[in-house]
Amino acid sequence: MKDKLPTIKEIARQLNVSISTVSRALHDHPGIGLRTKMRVQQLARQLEYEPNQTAIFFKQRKTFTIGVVLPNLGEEFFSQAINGIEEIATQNKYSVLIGQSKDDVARERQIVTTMKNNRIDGLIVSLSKNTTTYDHFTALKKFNIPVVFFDRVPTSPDFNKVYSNMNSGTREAIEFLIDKGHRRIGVINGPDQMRSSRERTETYKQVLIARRLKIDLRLVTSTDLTKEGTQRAMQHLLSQRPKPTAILVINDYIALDAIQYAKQQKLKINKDICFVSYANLPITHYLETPPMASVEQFPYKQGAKAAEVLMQLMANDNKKEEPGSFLNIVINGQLIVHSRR
Amino acid sequence: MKDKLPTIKEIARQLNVSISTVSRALHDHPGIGLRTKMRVQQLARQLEYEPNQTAIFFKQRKTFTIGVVLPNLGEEFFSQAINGIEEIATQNKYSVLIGQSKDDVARERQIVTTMKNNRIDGLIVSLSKNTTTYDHFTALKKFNIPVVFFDRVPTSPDFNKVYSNMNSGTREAIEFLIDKGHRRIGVINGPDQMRSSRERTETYKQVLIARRLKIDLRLVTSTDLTKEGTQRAMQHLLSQRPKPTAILVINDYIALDAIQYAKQQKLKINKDICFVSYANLPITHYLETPPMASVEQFPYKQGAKAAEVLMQLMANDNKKEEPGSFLNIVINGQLIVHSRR
DNA sequence: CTATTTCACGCAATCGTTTGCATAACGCAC
DNA sequence: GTGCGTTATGCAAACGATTGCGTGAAATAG
Repeated sequence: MKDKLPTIKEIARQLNVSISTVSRALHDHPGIGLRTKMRVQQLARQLEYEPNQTAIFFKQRKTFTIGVVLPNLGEEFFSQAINGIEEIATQNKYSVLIGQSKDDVARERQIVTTMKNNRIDGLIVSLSKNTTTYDHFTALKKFNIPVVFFDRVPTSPDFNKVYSNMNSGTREAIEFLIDKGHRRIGVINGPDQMRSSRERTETYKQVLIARRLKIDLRLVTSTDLTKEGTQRAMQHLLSQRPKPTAILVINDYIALDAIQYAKQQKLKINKDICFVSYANLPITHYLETPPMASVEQFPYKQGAKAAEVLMQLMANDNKKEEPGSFLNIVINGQLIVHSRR
Repeated sequence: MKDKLPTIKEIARQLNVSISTVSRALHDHPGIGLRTKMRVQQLARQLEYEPNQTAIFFKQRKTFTIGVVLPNLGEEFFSQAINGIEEIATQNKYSVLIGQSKDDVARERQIVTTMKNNRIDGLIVSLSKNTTTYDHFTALKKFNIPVVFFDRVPTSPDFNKVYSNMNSGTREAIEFLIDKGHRRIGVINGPDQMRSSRERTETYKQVLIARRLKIDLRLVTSTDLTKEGTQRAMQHLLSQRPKPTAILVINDYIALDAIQYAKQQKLKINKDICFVSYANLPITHYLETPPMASVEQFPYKQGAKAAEVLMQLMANDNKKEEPGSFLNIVINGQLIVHSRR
């Protein structure tokens, strides 16, 4: 019922040997006699001795802990990602410290500082929506704390990144629709500042050009991600003549709003109008009228991959990494078709 | 470009004062002259000195870190819970270390041990499905590391717990159905060992007795939570005569499977048969045929509350807590009606 | 001018563990 | 009995910060 965990010192006292002997005995050091080794190990078991990691961390300047900073655990994408991160970290005997930025830059900075002071060995980050400066991360690099970004990554090339390339998925999606006979394909993007929105538009144009279809930019619109914004976007698209027969939507949630609106307008889903979106949420299996297909972004895999990369970087900490060599890992999105009709 | 963070010692060296003076100056200790204090603080800022928490933790035997062990971050319920936990922890300047047991007891024990060795100040746990012994947790109590369980809590009364009481929600749900005119109400429980299953059955009986309705225990069945198990459960219920007109289902996901099955049997949802379930997933808003109502369990709130309780317990660590006094906090589930038809 | 208080700072121990180096005890050969 | 190589163990420093106690110098009182 004592409130102190047993220490190496306590074992030493009880056996009347020195601290260093105990330490070595527990590490199976060759220079320790068999008898002593046995006695130490037995008493250690008996006292349920466990080394005090905080002391070891402190001494070794290594905590076997990685930090993860992401916007919001409440979002399926991020909780799946951290699921993957935790899995890999555990396999490598690392612990995981988490922080949510809640898309607030000040909070993000605060978390990073705290984690730095806690001497994490490495950091995985998905940026807050509003982060535009990266000095709080470059500060870490100076102290050999490697950083890997995933999903929401900085634009600058001077960082390690893992992210999904939606281009191939977008390409697949549009070609899928064209192959189904669609000629007027609408797009609902997210806010303009999102890189993914610009890329989507770009790929859209490329594919249409490659397939020698007419590009009508009135069919490319955006939503602020609110339900109302999505309704306005749909209203805009459906007022075009001729109407689009298919719409590519930024993600499944927004697609559901869009589908709801279309239904209210008495359109038959997958007949009058088709939807393809991104994320591939598990719930789509339960929907009567799911998007026809969606582009899976593999959040678990992205998280796991980011963690693997970080493990590598941490292992290489001794070798001076050549400056200017940053990993850039792209996970291709993949079109998952839900409904062939 | 040096790879060592500045230390108090470095500041002392540069200013030619002692380490203790620097420490005190940084803490605004009264015994330090104004001049010295200013010089120290200025140099500290200039070097971007930040205290090495691992050293402080080690010395103070306090890490300002709490551990969270739960089955699976991939599940919405748990990711929302940890969202709440992280929020409260951050407010109190605590960091959060997470571990997923993946419903594996051995893994759970391993995580708890690691966290203990990392000298967490407190622990929040939602038990793995198969945990039946609690010695890995009682071990923590001996060392004054308080533990709070949430949602999946031990049966023993000797622990602090936060969990949702589904009884009132269940009562509301059944009364809601009775008020709608239903007289034959089925139940699909989870596996028998789940406490919630037994409680649900109990409340079911109580309400029916109170309302003077006949109890037919053939209408109470269970699923192993697989889709097939749920189909068997539905098959069983629908083969009863007279058929139930409403079914209470253990959670929304299972309800969706059940609804799918009912549709396949050409039953009209909310007409031939109604469903009420638990969890209140956001997706139900998008379903054409959602459960008629579901009992919200407030995972964010449960997590936040568990964290608050833990903070209190950690603050009380000095005062000997009277043995045998354990907190038992119940968060009442609440019926959310989706469809009034 | 001396005695006493106050001020400003330094010394050293401490937390638990690791690890290079020193050293005692022993055996063995000569 | 002396010398030397093993073998088994201990000593002490180090990691970074905190803190009780001691002390020199300056300031004040007498």
